[in-house]
Amino acid sequence: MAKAYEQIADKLREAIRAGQLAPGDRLPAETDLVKEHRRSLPTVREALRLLQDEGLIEKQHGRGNFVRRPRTPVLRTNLRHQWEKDRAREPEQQRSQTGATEHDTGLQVNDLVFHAHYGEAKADGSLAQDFGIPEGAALVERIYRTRYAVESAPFALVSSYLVRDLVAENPDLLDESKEPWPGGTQNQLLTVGIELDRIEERINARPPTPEEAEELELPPGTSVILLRKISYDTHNRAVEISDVTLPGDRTEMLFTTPLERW
Amino acid sequence: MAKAYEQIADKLREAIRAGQLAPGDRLPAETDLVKEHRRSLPTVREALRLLQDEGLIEKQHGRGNFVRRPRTPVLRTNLRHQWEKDRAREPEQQRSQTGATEHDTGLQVNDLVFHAHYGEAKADGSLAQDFGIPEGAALVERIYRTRYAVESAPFALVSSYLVRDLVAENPDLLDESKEPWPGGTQNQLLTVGIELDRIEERINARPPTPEEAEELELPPGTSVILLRKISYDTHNRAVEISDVTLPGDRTEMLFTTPLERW
DNA sequence: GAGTGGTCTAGACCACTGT
DNA sequence: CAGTGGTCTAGACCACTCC
Repeated sequence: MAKAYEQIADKLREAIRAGQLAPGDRLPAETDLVKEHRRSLPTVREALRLLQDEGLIEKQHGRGNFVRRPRTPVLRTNLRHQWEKDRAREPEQQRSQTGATEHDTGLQVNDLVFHAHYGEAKADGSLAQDFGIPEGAALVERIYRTRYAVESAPFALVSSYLVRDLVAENPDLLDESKEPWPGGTQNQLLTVGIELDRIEERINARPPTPEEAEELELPPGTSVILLRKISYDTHNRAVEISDVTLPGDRTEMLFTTPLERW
Repeated sequence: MAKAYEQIADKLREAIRAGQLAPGDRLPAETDLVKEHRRSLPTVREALRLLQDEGLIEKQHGRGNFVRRPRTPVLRTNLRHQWEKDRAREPEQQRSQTGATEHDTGLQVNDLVFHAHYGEAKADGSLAQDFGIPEGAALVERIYRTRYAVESAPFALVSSYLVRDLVAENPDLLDESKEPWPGGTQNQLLTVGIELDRIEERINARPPTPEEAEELELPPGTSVILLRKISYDTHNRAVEISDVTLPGDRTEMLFTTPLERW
């Protein structure tokens, strides 16, 4: 004997999967579902919550419950790293034309709004481990937000860390008024004589915290992808670490691994 | 004026973050929270649901609500692909010792239980596009489950597809009784003269469907990572596609991108 | 103002866990 | 059996959207 709210949810879910309720369609009003199933309102709402947690529907206060439309994804490729490295040595004129986000989204520089904030931080346990430095060592912390000009929510929340001692000889790297830096992080590192050898990226997924949901404008029923990017230089030192929080409902990541030939 | 259930959730969330409630601890009984906050039971339960959706707590019927313990992650590296390629040409004796999952988890072959099911499928729109073949073309579909011997839930749900015409000349590849195949997919492809050139992996994240939650034994408040792996051969043909569903709460993926030197 | 979803109550009864 | 969470009811009132 299945529970009442599951029966209601099953019926609606089936209608959505079968296409009887198409993306964007409004579901019957909650009070109508109450009549139709001869159940109480909280029971109907419990069923709708199930569907919301699965990302199938979206509630709009005062308007109704709607079948959710998939958002168009932003593709993030690991080819971007080589592309960024190649670009780092080009003349500034060239570098300022476009950045990695434009590379991913296919948008123009003018479509994007960029915001940066610089600060100081001390290495916590996990940063210290990944940098291979003692806990509490001084870091430069840079916080980035990039968004479409026409949308209010950013694509991603980015915290980037550099070891302060490594970059201290170029004071521009400690100055947020220099952002957006033409040529990106790899060009910044080049100014203090650092060449990158490889990039490691670690990926996790989980539901958003309330703060993340707020800032990325994530509806319930979505996930965030957590990406820690570690850049190693040619001496095998970790020289930069970025923690990136990406909305799972619009981000697609693509990694290409070349294999040696026989 | 914050909502009642948010106030209750905030207070508990704060206690968890501050460590006053440690992982594994039991929260006060729901009826006690009702008395403490002078609210009704559904309101208290609403607050607890918020925390559950954030993955912070776990409900155990008849026992209580508990602060969730993080599960130990399984690390999945893209180095596994080169490792598998190298292994594909080794003698069978060698190949049967260990597989890619053991490589990722650090476990022994005997710790793992392996299940495979073979069938036929027709290429849907997305598979046809990624294979570069017409929709409806015949594929071999292989469904895999791998789990720890001591746990009931598999690590991952895997559906692997091969173009039937490409592998028809080795009938063993159409026979599930030959699983687990020592040396894995790359060795299978070698038997029909295919060498891989590169692997592409596309990653998404979203909440689990009820079916996925059931099979992976995912509690509410977790995400799944969706991985589509496309193997290209040396003639730039897509020769194998795997769709992998991974539990977000225990899976960590690591990709290393080497960069060309200046 | 009519229609919709959002919050909340007070209480009943069921199902599971442990002693 | 006592203690706990799970399901459900019948109804009230609030807040938002759209006409």
